[in-house]
Amino acid sequence: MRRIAQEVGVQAGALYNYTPDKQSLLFDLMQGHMDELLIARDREPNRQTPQDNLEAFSRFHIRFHLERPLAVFISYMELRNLTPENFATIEDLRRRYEGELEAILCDGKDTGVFNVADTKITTLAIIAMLNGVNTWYRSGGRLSLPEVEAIYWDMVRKAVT
Amino acid sequence: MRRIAQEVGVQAGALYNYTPDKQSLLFDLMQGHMDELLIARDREPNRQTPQDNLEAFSRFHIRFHLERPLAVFISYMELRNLTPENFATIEDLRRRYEGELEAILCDGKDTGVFNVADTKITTLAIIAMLNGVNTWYRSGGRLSLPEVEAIYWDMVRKAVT
DNA sequence: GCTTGATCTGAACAATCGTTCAGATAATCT
DNA sequence: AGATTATCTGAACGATTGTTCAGATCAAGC
Repeated sequence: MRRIAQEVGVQAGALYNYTPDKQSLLFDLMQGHMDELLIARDREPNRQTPQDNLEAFSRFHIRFHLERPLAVFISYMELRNLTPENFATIEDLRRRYEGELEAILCDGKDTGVFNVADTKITTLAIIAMLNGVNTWYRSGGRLSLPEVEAIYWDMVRKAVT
Repeated sequence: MRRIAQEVGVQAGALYNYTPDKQSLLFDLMQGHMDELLIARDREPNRQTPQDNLEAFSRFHIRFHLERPLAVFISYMELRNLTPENFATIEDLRRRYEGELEAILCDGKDTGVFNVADTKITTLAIIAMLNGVNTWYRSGGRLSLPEVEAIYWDMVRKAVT
């Protein structure tokens, strides 16, 4: 709390005009992040084919997460410091997001354009793979954002075909 | 330290007969984990084709990491609590492991059996995907270890073909 | 039986933590 | 101008942290 206060240019006590306690502050940050994610995802238009939807999802996921590396970092590293109730709430939001991807996979599987053994596991595998970008990508590095998107989409596409 | 001592059944001070300080204890745990990983990987025999090597790597990675979920958890979550020098040492070991996978991908790319746009990124993508297993797998769950291995290997195989 | 060495206890230390609160300060409204 | 409200300071609190250390305990070697 003192470090946050210093960053803001204020004494630690002043923070308690804005948050009842540290746990709420962390939870609000994480819930806000997940809300933004789901809202931004909702704004993505629905495409014609499962392939197009999967491509849109992959590119959206990479772009969204690369735009807010700090929020992503906190949301994954501080999960264990949430109270059980708060943890359950965040997990619920996360599962809702994963459901969006799984719906696309199910759609493609039913239509026969995707070949996935298990939609639940493929969902988690794809998201884990896409999340990996945040660990190494640096803007101004060897690859541009569109190039990264293209490479990952290519791997995702082949993995489900 | 007091919590570790309690788990061991000893007072906190007694731990300092075995480690100079907390940082060394964490570092030794993580270095031990990475050493085990590299040694176990070294014991894996070299196969005939890049495909076989990639399959062996994928299955080995899943099996090794699922066997020690706690060590894996610590090694990924506590990275930020290492001193810069210790962090650099662990990162070096991690890169050495990633190099093993990249060598397989390069081999397959040169031979023309793999189709990967960027071996470095494909390496990180595959490892990120495989690491994901640790977040959801529970022994005695819906899928057995061989089934999980098969599903992930199938996705890896297709992603590089 | 006595010594040596390793191990552990229990208390203490300084630092840091989240949080509270009385009072100062400044902005807003009447 | 005076009152009200929101905001911040600075100090303090109790709890917890990593670490140290004098002394107790105990097994091994002579």
